[in-house]
Amino acid sequence: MSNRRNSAPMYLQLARQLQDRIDSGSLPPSSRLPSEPELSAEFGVNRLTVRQAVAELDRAGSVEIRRGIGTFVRKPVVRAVIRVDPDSAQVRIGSLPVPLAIQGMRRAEELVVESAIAPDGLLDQRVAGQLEHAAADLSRFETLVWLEDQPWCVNSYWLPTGRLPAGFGPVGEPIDMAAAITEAFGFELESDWRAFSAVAADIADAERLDLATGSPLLVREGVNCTPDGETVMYVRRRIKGENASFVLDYRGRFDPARKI
Amino acid sequence: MSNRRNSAPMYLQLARQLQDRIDSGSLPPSSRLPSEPELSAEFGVNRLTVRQAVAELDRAGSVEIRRGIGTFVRKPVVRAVIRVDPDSAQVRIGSLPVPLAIQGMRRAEELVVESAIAPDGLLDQRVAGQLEHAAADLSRFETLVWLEDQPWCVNSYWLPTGRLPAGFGPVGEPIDMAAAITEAFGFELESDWRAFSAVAADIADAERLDLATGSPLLVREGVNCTPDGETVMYVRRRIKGENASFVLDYRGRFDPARKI
DNA sequence: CAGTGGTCTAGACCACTAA
DNA sequence: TAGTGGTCTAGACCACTGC
Repeated sequence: MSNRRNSAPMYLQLARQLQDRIDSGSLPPSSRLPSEPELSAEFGVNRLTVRQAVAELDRAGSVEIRRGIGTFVRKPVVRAVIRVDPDSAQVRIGSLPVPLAIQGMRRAEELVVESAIAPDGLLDQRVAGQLEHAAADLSRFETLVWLEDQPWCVNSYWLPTGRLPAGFGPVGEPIDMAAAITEAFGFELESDWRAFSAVAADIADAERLDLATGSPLLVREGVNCTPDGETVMYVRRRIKGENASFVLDYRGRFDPARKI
Repeated sequence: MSNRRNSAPMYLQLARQLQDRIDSGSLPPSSRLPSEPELSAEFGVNRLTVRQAVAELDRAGSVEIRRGIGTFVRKPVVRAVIRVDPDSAQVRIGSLPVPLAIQGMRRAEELVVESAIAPDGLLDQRVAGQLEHAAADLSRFETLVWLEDQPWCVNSYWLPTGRLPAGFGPVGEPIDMAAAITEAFGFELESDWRAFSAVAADIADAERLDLATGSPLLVREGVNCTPDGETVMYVRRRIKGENASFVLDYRGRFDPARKI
């Protein structure tokens, strides 16, 4: 270990050294890293410095820390692939048995965890602008989608309260949001636009998804409209980042089995 | 501050309390948080515990830490919006003056930072499978795109060495990759498929993009092919997560000015 | 220069897991 | 129970910033 003084901090040097061992295969997937006291002795640094290094690898997704057991090299992630028809964007992630069944996923469930009839947050105000409604006329529903007994994504839906039946989206109960919305309107909503971005999990989302604060989330947000073109719904999904890919398949040749 | 014993750790309680102050406007955007020693005194905890709390807010993107100055509440992020034509996916981010100029961005530059004629990494092997080439026949180019004097995204391109002119993509020099590739092939490549996902920045990417390890990156990867349908290029872009959105605009009504 | 955040140490106690 | 990682303290020195 280089001796400080005008060089990178020790915890970073240590992190890079461990990452090298992983990349070179000297620490293969699923293998256990030396324990913190062992690394501390091996490199002659304090245990807290070791922890800082390991935390880097953890945040980079290189290792998985299991309390009381040890720290292990992560196996390559298997992603669920969600196809999007480039023309109509007809795909549902909330209530998604179809596209996910293809990937061998089962037992999807969407659960309403929160609802607000007249939401008044900062985000609510901006959504109201998008939908050309007063925020007071909107309802917001927060749902949590479980897949294979793991929390999978958090969704926020904004809809005009007046167009929903009383008691829509009871908190604490499972729901098929896509079906419930179609039923409420009497027809299927269409895509106006969709946007993809990546954000860091805030403290609240991290807790719901059982992730560390700051973990990467894939955000898919967008507006839906009626066949007449009236914009009536804003959706914002936050999906565990490394667990999902959205695929635009222009030639019908994308092969998930060969996916990287 | 709750007294430990069967409750959330103190640093998390502190983090949530500070986040509440931010959400409620009691700590408005651009305002400075109390210094670490001040918070340490106010809450009666060690400075390291304060640091752990502030690190949570940092990872969540709520605050920005400026060394030697203080910690400040972040202003809402302004994202560059990149439109994607749902039919052809004709958009270029590497050499992108057009779509980004719309958003008031200027001075984009793509710089080759690394190239390998016969790459032999794990990722290279898997790309080779996608392109139906032996890895030994491929070249990989790593580029860094600068926007407004900030590193913006890291790109990896895999191309068959045999179809490139000698000296293609000299390291350390700026390049217009899209134009250079079109010139090398003699025609424009088409999109086979595109996938969007979010990952945590690894140590290397984080360094190039001047980010913390684990920061969310938006990944856009995909295969390009010749007009005949021969798959010839694999591209993997990693873009600073919160600085970009990809938009699929199905009705031509997306208004970036009203973007959330 | 004083004040800020960044790194590091030594030592302590805790909660969790496996045997 | 022994070993793992998680939290916390007290104190030190450093690098960076603005005045």
